Amino acid sequence: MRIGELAHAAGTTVRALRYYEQQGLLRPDRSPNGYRLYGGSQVTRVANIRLLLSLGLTATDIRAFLPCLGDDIAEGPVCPASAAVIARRLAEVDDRIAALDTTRTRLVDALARAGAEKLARAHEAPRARTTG
Amino acid sequence: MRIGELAHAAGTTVRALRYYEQQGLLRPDRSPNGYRLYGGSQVTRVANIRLLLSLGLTATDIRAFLPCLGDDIAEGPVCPASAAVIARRLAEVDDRIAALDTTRTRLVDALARAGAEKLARAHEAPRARTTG
DNA sequence: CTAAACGTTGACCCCGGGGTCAAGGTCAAG
DNA sequence: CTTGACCTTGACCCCGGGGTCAACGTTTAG
Repeated sequence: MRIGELAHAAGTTVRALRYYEQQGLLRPDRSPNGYRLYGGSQVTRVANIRLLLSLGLTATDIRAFLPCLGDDIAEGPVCPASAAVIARRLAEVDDRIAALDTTRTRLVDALARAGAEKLARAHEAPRARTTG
Repeated sequence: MRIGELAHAAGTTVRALRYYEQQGLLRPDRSPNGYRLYGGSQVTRVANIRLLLSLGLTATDIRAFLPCLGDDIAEGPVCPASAAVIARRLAEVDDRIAALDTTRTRLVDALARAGAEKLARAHEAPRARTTG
Protein backbone atom coordinates (compact mmCIF):
# COMPACT_ATOMS: atom_id res chain seq x y z
CA MET A 1 0.00 0.00 0.00
CA ARG A 2 1.07 3.56 -0.58
CA ILE A 3 1.26 6.39 1.90
CA GLY A 4 -2.23 7.78 1.41
CA GLU A 5 -3.80 4.40 1.95
CA LEU A 6 -1.78 3.73 5.07
CA ALA A 7 -2.63 7.17 6.42
CA HIS A 8 -6.30 6.43 5.92
CA ALA A 9 -6.05 2.91 7.40
CA ALA A 10 -4.15 4.17 10.43
CA GLY A 11 -6.40 7.17 10.94
CA THR A 12 -3.66 9.72 10.56
CA THR A 13 -2.20 11.96 7.88
CA VAL A 14 0.33 11.61 5.12
CA ARG A 15 2.36 14.35 6.70
CA ALA A 16 2.54 12.52 10.02
CA LEU A 17 3.74 9.31 8.36
CA ARG A 18 6.51 11.15 6.58
CA TYR A 19 7.41 12.77 9.88
CA TYR A 20 7.61 9.39 11.63
CA GLU A 21 9.88 8.17 8.87
CA GLN A 22 12.06 11.23 9.23
CA GLN A 23 12.29 10.41 12.93
CA GLY A 24 13.47 6.91 12.11
CA LEU A 25 10.29 5.14 13.22
CA LEU A 26 9.29 3.80 9.81
CA ARG A 27 11.38 2.49 6.92
CA PRO A 28 9.12 1.87 3.94
CA ASP A 29 10.37 0.35 0.70
CA ARG A 30 10.28 2.46 -2.41
CA SER A 31 8.75 1.61 -5.75
CA PRO A 32 10.82 2.38 -8.86
CA ASN A 33 9.11 5.75 -9.17
CA GLY A 34 10.01 6.71 -5.62
CA TYR A 35 6.65 6.13 -3.97
CA ARG A 36 6.73 4.77 -0.44
CA LEU A 37 5.42 1.20 -0.14
CA TYR A 38 4.12 -0.25 3.12
CA GLY A 39 3.05 -3.72 4.14
CA GLY A 40 -0.16 -4.36 6.06
CA SER A 41 1.74 -4.87 9.31
CA GLN A 42 2.68 -1.21 9.26
CA VAL A 43 -0.83 -0.30 10.31
CA THR A 44 -0.18 -1.84 13.72
CA ARG A 45 3.19 -0.18 13.80
CA VAL A 46 1.73 3.25 13.18
CA ALA A 47 -1.00 2.61 15.75
CA ASN A 48 1.72 1.78 18.26
CA ILE A 49 3.61 4.94 17.47
CA ARG A 50 0.50 7.02 17.98
CA LEU A 51 -0.35 5.23 21.21
CA LEU A 52 3.09 5.92 22.60
CA LEU A 53 2.98 9.54 21.47
CA SER A 54 -0.35 9.92 23.26
CA LEU A 55 1.36 8.71 26.42
CA GLY A 56 3.64 11.69 26.20
CA LEU A 57 6.67 9.89 24.82
CA THR A 58 8.61 11.81 22.23
CA ALA A 59 9.50 10.53 18.79
CA THR A 60 13.04 10.13 20.04
CA ASP A 61 11.84 8.07 23.03
CA ILE A 62 9.91 5.78 20.74
CA ARG A 63 13.05 4.72 18.93
CA ALA A 64 13.73 2.54 21.97
CA PHE A 65 10.61 0.58 21.05
CA LEU A 66 11.76 -0.23 17.53
CA PRO A 67 12.30 -3.94 18.29
CA CYS A 68 8.70 -4.40 19.42
CA LEU A 69 6.96 -1.69 17.48
CA GLY A 70 5.33 -4.25 15.23
CA ASP A 71 3.81 -6.20 18.12
CA ASP A 72 0.48 -5.61 19.76
CA ILE A 73 1.92 -3.51 22.55
CA ALA A 74 -1.46 -2.31 23.83
CA GLU A 75 -2.24 -5.84 24.99
CA GLY A 76 0.80 -8.05 24.94
CA PRO A 77 4.23 -7.58 26.45
CA VAL A 78 6.37 -4.58 25.67
CA CYS A 79 9.98 -5.17 24.71
CA PRO A 80 12.24 -4.95 27.80
CA ALA A 81 14.55 -2.52 26.03
CA SER A 82 11.93 0.16 26.47
CA ALA A 83 11.48 -0.28 30.22
CA ALA A 84 14.04 2.38 31.05
CA VAL A 85 12.39 4.83 28.70
CA ILE A 86 8.99 4.20 30.23
CA ALA A 87 10.36 4.46 33.76
CA ARG A 88 11.98 7.80 32.94
CA ARG A 89 8.81 9.13 31.41
CA LEU A 90 6.87 7.87 34.44
CA ALA A 91 9.16 9.84 36.71
CA GLU A 92 8.58 12.93 34.61
CA VAL A 93 4.85 12.43 34.79
CA ASP A 94 5.03 12.11 38.56
CA ASP A 95 7.02 15.31 38.72
CA ARG A 96 4.54 17.08 36.49
CA ILE A 97 1.64 15.89 38.61
CA ALA A 98 3.32 17.05 41.78
CA ALA A 99 4.06 20.44 40.23
CA LEU A 100 0.51 20.77 39.01
CA ASP A 101 -0.80 19.86 42.46
CA THR A 102 1.24 22.70 43.90
CA THR A 103 0.05 25.05 41.21
CA ARG A 104 -3.51 23.95 41.81
CA THR A 105 -3.27 24.79 45.48
CA ARG A 106 -1.91 28.20 44.72
CA LEU A 107 -4.55 28.90 42.11
CA VAL A 108 -7.33 27.99 44.53
CA ASP A 109 -5.67 30.23 47.07
CA ALA A 110 -5.48 33.09 44.58
CA LEU A 111 -9.08 32.52 43.65
CA ALA A 112 -10.08 32.88 47.28
CA ARG A 113 -8.19 36.16 47.51
CA ALA A 114 -9.86 37.36 44.34
CA GLY A 115 -13.09 37.54 46.28
CA ALA A 116 -14.51 34.44 44.66
CA GLU A 117 -14.84 32.40 47.83
CA LYS A 118 -17.73 30.32 46.54
CA LEU A 119 -15.85 29.48 43.38
CA ALA A 120 -12.75 28.63 45.35
CA ARG A 121 -14.58 26.38 47.77
CA ALA A 122 -16.17 24.54 44.88
CA HIS A 123 -12.68 23.72 43.71
CA GLU A 124 -11.22 23.19 47.12
CA ALA A 125 -10.10 19.59 46.87
CA PRO A 126 -12.02 17.83 44.13
CA ARG A 127 -9.19 15.35 43.61
CA ALA A 128 -9.70 14.03 47.13
CA ARG A 129 -12.88 12.42 45.85
CA THR A 130 -10.82 10.07 43.70
CA THR A 131 -9.25 8.43 46.71
CA GLY A 132 -11.78 8.92 49.42
CA MET B 1 16.12 53.07 36.96
CA ARG B 2 17.03 51.66 33.59
CA ILE B 3 16.33 48.23 32.20
CA GLY B 4 19.54 46.55 33.31
CA GLU B 5 19.09 47.69 36.87
CA LEU B 6 15.48 46.54 36.97
CA ALA B 7 16.43 43.19 35.48
CA HIS B 8 19.00 42.75 38.22
CA ALA B 9 16.66 43.92 40.99
CA ALA B 10 13.88 41.63 39.79
CA GLY B 11 16.15 38.68 39.25
CA THR B 12 15.43 38.31 35.58
CA THR B 13 16.93 39.37 32.26
CA VAL B 14 16.81 42.43 30.06
CA ARG B 15 15.35 40.30 27.30
CA ALA B 16 12.51 39.11 29.48
CA LEU B 17 11.58 42.66 30.48
CA ARG B 18 11.43 43.74 26.87
CA TYR B 19 9.30 40.70 26.15
CA TYR B 20 6.86 41.60 28.95
CA GLU B 21 6.60 45.09 27.54
CA GLN B 22 5.96 43.70 24.08
CA GLN B 23 3.17 41.64 25.63
CA GLY B 24 1.64 44.77 27.11
CA LEU B 25 2.49 43.98 30.72
CA LEU B 26 4.88 46.89 31.30
CA ARG B 27 4.78 50.46 30.00
CA PRO B 28 8.01 52.20 30.99
CA ASP B 29 8.67 55.87 30.30
CA ARG B 30 11.45 56.78 27.93
CA SER B 31 14.32 59.15 28.51
CA PRO B 32 15.15 61.61 25.68
CA ASN B 33 17.71 59.19 24.31
CA GLY B 34 15.19 56.38 24.12
CA TYR B 35 16.26 54.43 27.19
CA ARG B 36 13.47 52.74 29.13
CA LEU B 37 12.91 54.27 32.58
CA TYR B 38 11.23 52.36 35.42
CA GLY B 39 10.08 53.39 38.88
CA GLY B 40 10.87 51.33 41.97
CA SER B 41 7.33 49.93 42.10
CA GLN B 42 8.00 48.09 38.89
CA VAL B 43 10.09 45.56 40.80
CA THR B 44 6.94 44.28 42.49
CA ARG B 45 5.16 44.35 39.19
CA VAL B 46 7.78 42.22 37.52
CA ALA B 47 7.80 39.84 40.48
CA ASN B 48 4.05 39.46 40.09
CA ILE B 49 4.36 38.76 36.40
CA ARG B 50 6.91 36.06 37.07
CA LEU B 51 4.84 34.54 39.84
CA LEU B 52 1.82 34.30 37.57
CA LEU B 53 3.90 32.88 34.75
CA SER B 54 5.22 30.23 37.13
CA LEU B 55 1.60 29.27 37.83
CA GLY B 56 1.22 28.42 34.20
CA LEU B 57 -0.65 31.54 33.15
CA THR B 58 0.33 32.90 29.78
CA ALA B 59 1.43 36.44 29.11
CA THR B 60 -1.95 37.01 27.51
CA ASP B 61 -3.73 35.71 30.62
CA ILE B 62 -1.75 38.07 32.79
CA ARG B 63 -3.16 41.09 31.01
CA ALA B 64 -6.32 40.48 33.02
CA PHE B 65 -4.27 41.25 36.12
CA LEU B 66 -3.12 44.67 34.93
CA PRO B 67 -5.31 46.56 37.43
CA CYS B 68 -3.69 44.81 40.39
CA LEU B 69 -0.31 43.93 38.99
CA GLY B 70 1.34 46.54 41.18
CA ASP B 71 -0.13 45.14 44.39
CA ASP B 72 1.35 42.48 46.58
CA ILE B 73 -0.65 39.68 45.01
CA ALA B 74 1.27 36.89 46.68
CA GLU B 75 -0.15 37.94 50.05
CA GLY B 76 -3.01 40.38 49.68
CA PRO B 77 -6.17 40.16 47.61
CA VAL B 78 -6.10 39.64 43.88
CA CYS B 79 -8.21 41.91 41.74
CA PRO B 80 -11.64 40.36 41.09
CA ALA B 81 -11.27 40.92 37.36
CA SER B 82 -8.79 38.10 37.25
CA ALA B 83 -10.98 35.52 38.99
CA ALA B 84 -12.37 34.20 35.73
CA VAL B 85 -8.88 33.81 34.31
CA ILE B 86 -7.72 31.93 37.36
CA ALA B 87 -10.80 29.73 37.37
CA ARG B 88 -10.26 28.83 33.74
CA ARG B 89 -6.64 28.04 34.32
CA LEU B 90 -7.62 25.96 37.35
CA ALA B 91 -9.99 23.93 35.19
CA GLU B 92 -7.17 23.38 32.72
CA VAL B 93 -4.86 22.25 35.48
CA ASP B 94 -7.49 19.80 36.73
CA ASP B 95 -7.84 18.44 33.22
CA ARG B 96 -4.11 18.12 32.87
CA ILE B 97 -3.84 16.31 36.18
CA ALA B 98 -6.61 13.91 35.23
CA ALA B 99 -4.98 13.23 31.88
CA LEU B 100 -1.63 12.66 33.51
CA ASP B 101 -3.21 10.28 36.03
CA THR B 102 -4.54 8.25 33.15
CA THR B 103 -1.19 8.35 31.42
CA ARG B 104 0.49 7.32 34.63
CA THR B 105 -1.69 4.28 34.98
CA ARG B 106 -0.97 3.25 31.42
CA LEU B 107 2.74 3.76 31.83
CA VAL B 108 2.83 1.62 34.96
CA ASP B 109 0.86 -0.98 33.06
CA ALA B 110 3.29 -0.87 30.14
CA LEU B 111 6.17 -1.10 32.56
CA ALA B 112 4.71 -4.27 34.00
CA ARG B 113 4.35 -5.77 30.53
CA ALA B 114 7.94 -4.81 29.77
CA GLY B 115 9.01 -7.44 32.25
CA ALA B 116 9.98 -4.92 34.89
CA GLU B 117 7.49 -6.06 37.51
CA LYS B 118 9.57 -4.90 40.44
CA LEU B 119 9.99 -1.47 38.92
CA ALA B 120 6.31 -1.26 38.15
CA ARG B 121 5.25 -2.28 41.64
CA ALA B 122 7.55 0.34 43.09
CA HIS B 123 5.59 2.90 41.13
CA GLU B 124 2.24 1.28 41.60
CA ALA B 125 0.34 4.03 43.37
CA PRO B 126 2.77 6.41 45.05
CA ARG B 127 0.25 9.23 44.86
CA ALA B 128 -2.08 7.37 47.17
CA ARG B 129 0.33 8.19 49.98
CA THR B 130 -0.50 11.87 49.63
CA THR B 131 -4.09 11.29 50.66
CA GLY B 132 -3.95 8.20 52.75
C1' DC C 1 -5.05 13.76 -24.80
C1' DT C 2 -6.20 15.68 -20.63
C1' DA C 3 -7.55 16.40 -16.09
C1' DA C 4 -7.85 14.62 -11.56
C1' DA C 5 -5.95 12.45 -7.95
C1' DC C 6 -2.26 10.57 -6.31
C1' DG C 7 2.90 10.86 -5.10
C1' DT C 8 7.70 13.42 -4.26
C1' DT C 9 10.97 16.90 -1.68
C1' DG C 10 11.73 21.34 0.45
C1' DA C 11 10.49 24.99 3.19
C1' DC C 12 7.89 28.10 6.11
C1' DC C 13 4.30 28.46 10.02
C1' DC C 14 2.32 27.63 14.68
C1' DC C 15 2.77 27.99 20.07
C1' DG C 16 5.60 30.29 24.72
C1' DG C 17 9.11 32.40 26.76
C1' DG C 18 12.51 34.06 25.99
C1' DG C 19 18.35 33.22 24.41
C1' DT C 20 21.49 35.00 21.53
C1' DC C 21 23.60 37.48 18.00
C1' DA C 22 24.11 41.89 14.88
C1' DA C 23 24.65 46.59 14.13
C1' DG C 24 24.45 50.72 15.96
C1' DG C 25 23.43 54.96 19.54
C1' DT C 26 24.86 57.12 24.26
C1' DC C 27 27.44 58.29 28.08
C1' DA C 28 31.04 58.44 31.76
C1' DA C 29 35.87 57.76 32.87
C1' DG C 30 40.77 57.86 31.68
C1' DC D 1 39.90 60.60 21.51
C1' DT D 2 39.07 56.00 22.96
C1' DT D 3 37.46 52.33 25.50
C1' DG D 4 33.91 49.89 27.59
C1' DA D 5 29.52 49.42 29.66
C1' DC D 6 25.19 50.35 28.88
C1' DC D 7 21.16 51.03 25.81
C1' DT D 8 18.28 50.53 21.23
C1' DT D 9 15.65 47.70 17.46
C1' DG D 10 15.42 43.70 14.48
C1' DA D 11 15.86 39.10 13.51
C1' DC D 12 16.86 34.20 13.89
C1' DC D 13 16.93 29.95 17.10
C1' DC D 14 15.03 26.44 20.36
C1' DC D 15 11.46 22.45 21.34
C1' DG D 16 7.32 18.80 19.29
C1' DG D 17 4.30 17.36 16.16
C1' DG D 18 2.96 18.10 12.55
C1' DG D 19 -0.25 21.80 8.97
C1' DT D 20 0.03 23.87 4.85
C1' DC D 21 1.86 25.64 0.81
C1' DA D 22 4.94 25.36 -3.62
C1' DA D 23 6.59 23.22 -7.58
C1' DC D 24 6.97 19.27 -9.71
C1' DG D 25 6.51 13.97 -11.34
C1' DT D 26 3.16 9.72 -11.98
C1' DT D 27 -0.73 7.12 -12.56
C1' DT D 28 -5.48 6.39 -13.65
C1' DA D 29 -10.04 7.26 -15.66
C1' DG D 30 -12.75 9.26 -19.18
